[in-house]
Amino acid sequence: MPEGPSILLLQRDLSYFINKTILEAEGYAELDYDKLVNRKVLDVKTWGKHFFICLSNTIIELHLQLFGSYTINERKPKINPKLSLKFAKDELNFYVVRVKLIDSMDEFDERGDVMNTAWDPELAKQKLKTIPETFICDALMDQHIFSGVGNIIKNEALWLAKIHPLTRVKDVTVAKQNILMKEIVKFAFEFLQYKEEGTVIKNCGAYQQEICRRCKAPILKAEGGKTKRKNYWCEKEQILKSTTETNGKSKKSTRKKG
DNA sequence: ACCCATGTTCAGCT
DNA sequence: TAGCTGAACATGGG
Repeated sequence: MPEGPSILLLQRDLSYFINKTILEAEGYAELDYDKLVNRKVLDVKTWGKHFFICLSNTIIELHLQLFGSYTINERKPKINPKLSLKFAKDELNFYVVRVKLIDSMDEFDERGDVMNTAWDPELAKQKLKTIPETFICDALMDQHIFSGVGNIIKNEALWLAKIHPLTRVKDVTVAKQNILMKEIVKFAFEFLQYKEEGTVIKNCGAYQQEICRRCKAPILKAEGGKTKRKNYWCEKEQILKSTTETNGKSKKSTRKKG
């Protein structure tokens, strides 16, 4: 479910509840449910993969993690909702989410959200300057820099910009960075459309692909970087180059065979 | 039936 | 002490 685009769809679905009043709140989340009852939904917002239901006295912050889902006016047959909100005519259920009540959204800088109109690529580039040794694949997954980017957008943006995932940030030229910034946002919004059509993977050029959509060369796949998420890259078009060959960490890596 | 996956936090170790 | 690793959460699709 949950990269930034999916959360925008969630927002769209839940905007239906704006101005409706919560009459009952329950679930197995450890929350002060009393704070939610008889409160009107003032707004629903997103920040990257985070989702917020704003009430007059508190804000419900939700994160779908990997398996999170929600239903409107229906129940999943096998699992209990972590949070269930009942309105006069409607019911909203969240499953396997992380949820907490917060007082303010101040810590969520909308300039860092790649799908927000306030998204500021220059700010992201400044942040990149502070982490020259980091692999670009890790930097893209850093929610403080590219809030909303997940493993699919990461891989596709790198493929679109023709950057090897294990390139150090310092080795990504400014020109390449600019291309990357554009591709991230462009693909994120395309993702939104594909998500609605259920064709995300089909429309990927590298992620979970066998061959490169552009040049038909093999797509390579490996866990990479600090985050150990899977990288997919084109053997021909995304060549690893570095300006320096420092870094003596030639740890032969723990390879698992199964 | 098994493996894998659009994510993140945290305990425990070096 | 900072950094890394694996576990934990717990569902669903191929």
